[in-house]
Amino acid sequence: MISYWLMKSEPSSYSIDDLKSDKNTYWNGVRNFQARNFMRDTMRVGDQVLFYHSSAEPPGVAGVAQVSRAGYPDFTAWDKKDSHYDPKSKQENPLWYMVDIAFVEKFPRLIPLETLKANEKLLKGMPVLKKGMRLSVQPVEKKHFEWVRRCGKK
DNA sequence: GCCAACGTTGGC
DNA sequence: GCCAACGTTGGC
Repeated sequence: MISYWLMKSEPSSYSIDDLKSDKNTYWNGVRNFQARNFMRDTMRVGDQVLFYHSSAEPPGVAGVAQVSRAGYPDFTAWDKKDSHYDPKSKQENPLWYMVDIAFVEKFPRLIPLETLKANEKLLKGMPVLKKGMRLSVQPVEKKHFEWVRRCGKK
């Protein structure tokens, strides 16, 4: 059973184009328990991901990725020199987890957040539309994922 | 275990 | 760059 997700990234640090050229990447640096739990416990290889550009002009969904490795410890939390270093995470008892994601497609045109909002009725309950929603890894309903993907192909 | 203070996120 | 919303921290 495939699940669907939305993952946020600031394109100034990592964009859909970066993923396209890398083909695959590890999603390190998530330091939020809810997002960690999704990555550690729920995400499976093959799950489909909406790649969302946040703090961008405009913000919106830039393309699709898929999970290529299920949750495993975020080793950047152990690296003192890494900006995501967290002394509370131990090798023998990791605090933070990540997944790997692989590039699937970049939409011909980014779907702005504004467009998602304009279709609020169709996308009812989609987390990214909720005011104050800051979660960087969010579950998305299949029908919402498919609507966004169809919209992106147009 | 409450909650004020603080830091971060992210749209605008 | 502002600031609302929210998660986390730490004093009590």
